[in-house]
Amino acid sequence: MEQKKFYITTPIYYPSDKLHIGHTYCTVATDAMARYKRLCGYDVCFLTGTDEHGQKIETKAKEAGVTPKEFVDSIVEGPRGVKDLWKLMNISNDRFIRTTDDYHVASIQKIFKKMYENGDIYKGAYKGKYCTPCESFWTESQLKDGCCPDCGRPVVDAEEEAYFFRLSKYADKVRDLLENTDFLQPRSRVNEMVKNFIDPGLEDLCVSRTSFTWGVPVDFDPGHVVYVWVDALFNYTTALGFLNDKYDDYDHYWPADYHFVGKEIVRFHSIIWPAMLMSMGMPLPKHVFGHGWLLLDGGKMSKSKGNVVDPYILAEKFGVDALRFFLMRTFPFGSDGNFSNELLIQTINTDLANDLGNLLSRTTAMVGKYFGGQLPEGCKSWDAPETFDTDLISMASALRGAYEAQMEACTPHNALAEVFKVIQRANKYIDETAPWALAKDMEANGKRLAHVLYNLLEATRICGILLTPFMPESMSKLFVQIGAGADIQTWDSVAIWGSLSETAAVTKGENLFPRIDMDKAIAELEEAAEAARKAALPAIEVEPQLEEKVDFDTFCKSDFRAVKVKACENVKKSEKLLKFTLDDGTGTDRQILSGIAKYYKPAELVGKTLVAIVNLPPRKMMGQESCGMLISAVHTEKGEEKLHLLMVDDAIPAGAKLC
RNA sequence: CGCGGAGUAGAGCAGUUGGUAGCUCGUCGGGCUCAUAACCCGGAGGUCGCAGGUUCAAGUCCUGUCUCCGCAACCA
Repeated sequence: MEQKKFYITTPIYYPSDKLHIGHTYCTVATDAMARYKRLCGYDVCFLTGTDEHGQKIETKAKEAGVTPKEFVDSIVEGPRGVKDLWKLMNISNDRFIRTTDDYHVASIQKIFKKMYENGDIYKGAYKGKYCTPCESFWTESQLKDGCCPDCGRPVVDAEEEAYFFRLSKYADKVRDLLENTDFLQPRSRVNEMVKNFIDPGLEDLCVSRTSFTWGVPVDFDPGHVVYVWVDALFNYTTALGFLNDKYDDYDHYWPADYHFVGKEIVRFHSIIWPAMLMSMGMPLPKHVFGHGWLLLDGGKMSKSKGNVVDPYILAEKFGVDALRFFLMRTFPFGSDGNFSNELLIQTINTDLANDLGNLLSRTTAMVGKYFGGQLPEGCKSWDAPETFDTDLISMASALRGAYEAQMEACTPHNALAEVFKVIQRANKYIDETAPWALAKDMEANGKRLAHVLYNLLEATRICGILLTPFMPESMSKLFVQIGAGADIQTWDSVAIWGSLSETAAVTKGENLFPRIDMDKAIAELEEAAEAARKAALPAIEVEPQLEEKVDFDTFCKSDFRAVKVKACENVKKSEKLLKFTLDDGTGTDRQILSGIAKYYKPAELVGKTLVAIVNLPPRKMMGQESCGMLISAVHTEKGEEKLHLLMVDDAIPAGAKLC
């Protein structure tokens, strides 16, 4: 019998910046689904990648002084880049596509040409508002107060030659697809799409640009590059080898079973994507699932708010599996969820440490303590089961069905809830059976005790298998501890109570999920966030130059002099001030206080030749008089102000005037 | 203006096709000691934003209304 196939994708992410917890959420969800399907025995292809073209990347690269390719290379392949992140998160993708890959570019050109040749792409005029200095087009709605949103200058009506896709032609078919099939999930997104975009009437889509060059060139019309969504969406097929020789799986895996996407790009996947596939005469993907967003403090995560959550920090601190689990367990997959570190830690402590980790810990400890790590033969069966025995066994036996129903409905959070019901039931079972009481008379109760512990191991095994898609690393450690080999970690074995060998070798290992000290962890995270914020600040900042002019006479009134440091000391009770005794050439010592104690030690300044303005009115600081001001160069480094005293050639005599 | 989402115990959230309102944390009390000061049981605490309507029965459907959030063309 031929193996059933399952093709699932994440969006291809836009590498204009480092990825954050939101991207991680989507990819982890896809990974969990892919692993689940593999567990079920499907022939799975799991694709992720990066969407590397477009104006924004072109601009960013320019700012960074590198080529666009170099720019995306560093974010995709570089340290702590996209690929590193998925490696860290234990993502099991079979392929990784970059839209700058040669085979993809060549395929896109063929696809574009094909749609052009069948008449669904035609040449027309793109009308819009044009900002001449910025050389960019804007739509009416993008304008800010009727002016260019970038530079604020007025725009003019203009049009440029462009290619259009006959999206309008497919409006009815797409509407039918959305309204009368389960193509788009969850169902609530259908209304949104239809009411917002199809009801008002679908306009043809502009699918080429001439305002930038970082894209797939239209090969039959130089100067035009393919619109990014045409380029991006077809990745799902080019990565299988559609119109290229790189791969040969298009016929095998296409159409996709699921595209998992964030809700903001549902429109592209549920309207434009099917329309283009229809145009190409290709089969449509079976489902698009638009998941929700992770919100922070009820609002969107964004760089401008400075509140993006770094998955690296969380994974390194709490463990990859704990983070993966938290994301999938806590938030209903289709809707938005409020992310917080407190919630993360609480979930880890409650579910993973207290319930699952502790269950494993107490079970394996008892098998070790009472039976030396191996239960006796015959422990599987028991003649007179109590209600709680059958209760636990029937719950665990029925778990696969409940879990499968939830996974198939794309509600992984509920699937996990089902598993944890059994884990909680198992913990309760320990109370009900009180193994420690049985252990007091091994002769009388040893057999019963062995049976109880066997039941616990079995329940743990079943839960462990079903948790594998979410926490692969941790569960393989769990299997080692309960002595479950590969043959009884299978999907089939989940449904068969009693698969575990009666005499399996049980070992109490390290705690799988250590409890986390909430207060301590939160404090550390805040510290790390602070450090990250600082690191993100510009390396060097200097004050902008003054616009206002100063006339020459006013300037000349400032009396700058070279001065020599005769003595220098800290001012008592002051963190900032240093007291200078200076030779200003007059023969009388001059005293100046300067707020630079953070940057210099008094001793290193003695003998230096500095610059001071000497005709400022004297001023008292910390009870001491300061006659003038020493001149420093000031700049900001990583958000921190830095001062450097102006030191000049020691050959300059004290009192020399600067002009 | 338009469209979408949300308003449920002190906090954070679940509630699929309408049928006795649940979970986590916190709180109060009890049990247990195998275990990661974890586990188990019980109590207190909710007029499910507000007002109407349909129904034997509504958090769940319909109408109106208030408040908050998001989207409006490349931020998962």
